[in-house]
Parts: sequence; C-alpha cells; structure tokens
Amino acid sequence: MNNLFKALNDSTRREILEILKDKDLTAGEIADQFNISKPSISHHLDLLRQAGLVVSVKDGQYIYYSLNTTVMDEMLKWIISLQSHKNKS
Amino acid sequence: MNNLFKALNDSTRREILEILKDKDLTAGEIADQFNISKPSISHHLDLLRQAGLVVSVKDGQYIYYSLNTTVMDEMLKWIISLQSHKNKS
DNA sequence: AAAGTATTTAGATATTTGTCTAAATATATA
DNA sequence: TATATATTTAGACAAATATCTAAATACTTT
Repeated sequence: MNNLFKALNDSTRREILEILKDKDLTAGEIADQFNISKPSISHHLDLLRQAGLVVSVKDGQYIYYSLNTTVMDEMLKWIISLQSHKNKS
Repeated sequence: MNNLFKALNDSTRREILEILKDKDLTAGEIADQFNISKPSISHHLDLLRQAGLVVSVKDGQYIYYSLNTTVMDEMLKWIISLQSHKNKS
C-alpha cells in the first residue's frame, strides 16, 4: 500500500485520476490540462503507473493512459477496518 | 484532503492508527511500540492530529490519543467516485 | 521544594520529492 | 530521408520530510 498512498499524496496526481475517470487520454492531452511541464507530468504518470492506478497502452506515437481503480480495494478494506474500532470506554 | 493523504503516506503513522483501533493510548505507550525516538513519534502524532485522524486529551501528565475515523468520509467518497468510471469503449 | 516522569519544542541533517530545462527515443509525415 | 510530433530520460535544484539529540515545559511524588 506504500506506493498507493504515495501516489495519492499529491493533488496533481489526484486530478489526473479525476480527468481519466471520464475518458482515456494521451500523455500530451493530460499535460495540456496543467500548468506544469510535460516531463513533470510524465513523472507523475510514472508514479501512478507504479502504484497501478493507471495503465498505459502505446498506440503509434501516442501513449494512452487509463484509470485502474481495482488496486484501491486493499486500501479501502484497510480504511474500513479502521472505521470499525472500539467505542469510548 | 491534502493533510489526510499526507498523514496516511507513512507506514509508521498508519501503524499508529492500527494500534489505536483497539485502545486509546498515551504518547509514551505508543512510542514504546516503535524503534523510533519519542520526539519523532510525537511529531507523527502531531501530523495525525493536524489531519484530524487522532484526538488528544490531556490527563494529568499523560496525553491520551484516540482514533477518529470520521474525517475519512470525504476521502472515501472521493475514492468511490473514482471507482464508478466509464467503461472501455 | 527538589527530583522524577511524560511529552513536546528546537535545531540539525540526510533523504525524498516536485519541478525545471536539455537531450534522447520513437513514430509519423512530407 | 529529413523534419515534425509525442513522450520519456537525465541531471540539477529547491522544498518538504523523517529522523535524531538536547533542551524546555508540565505534572507528580517524595
């Protein structure tokens, strides 16, 4: 879960996930939505990929990124397990 | 949500939350469970408190920490909203 | 009041992180 | 094949972070 929490601990990366919610996009299309250089966005995409939160597929000179939410299942379970905690004594 | 993801992006802090799941504990009792200095644990507790994930109550010379999971509601909603994304076209 | 215990604050340091520009790689097109 | 486009890799740098030791604060006990 380390990589996952690390990937989510950045507002730019969280925004990337949000825009991928609607539609798969190329790296360039993603970068166009931020005031950050393309190499920086590329680096963010790499961290998201390492966490498994996005999947990349090459199509010609483009690379399409898409959201993968299944990796969050374990994290969700962890959070929910915390929520069922003891009551005040 | 920034403070929340930041607080969760550290395995020591996540472990602290796990041990507080069972029982409220003093700062010292928490520190005893880690091979990390007390000041460092104190700092971790401060970050958890800033995120609202723990609440501290002073009792004499002790400070009791307890888990507060309600602050994760917004985060959970955000994660779940990501999960209902478009299907592959 | 003095000494002991619990915890935090202050300040230092090494590591990690987010960002940039410049260069490299890969594909497409004229 | 030469040029343009899309993306990443490399290397640098400033800011943030996790940790430490030493000192300060606050409470308790003798």
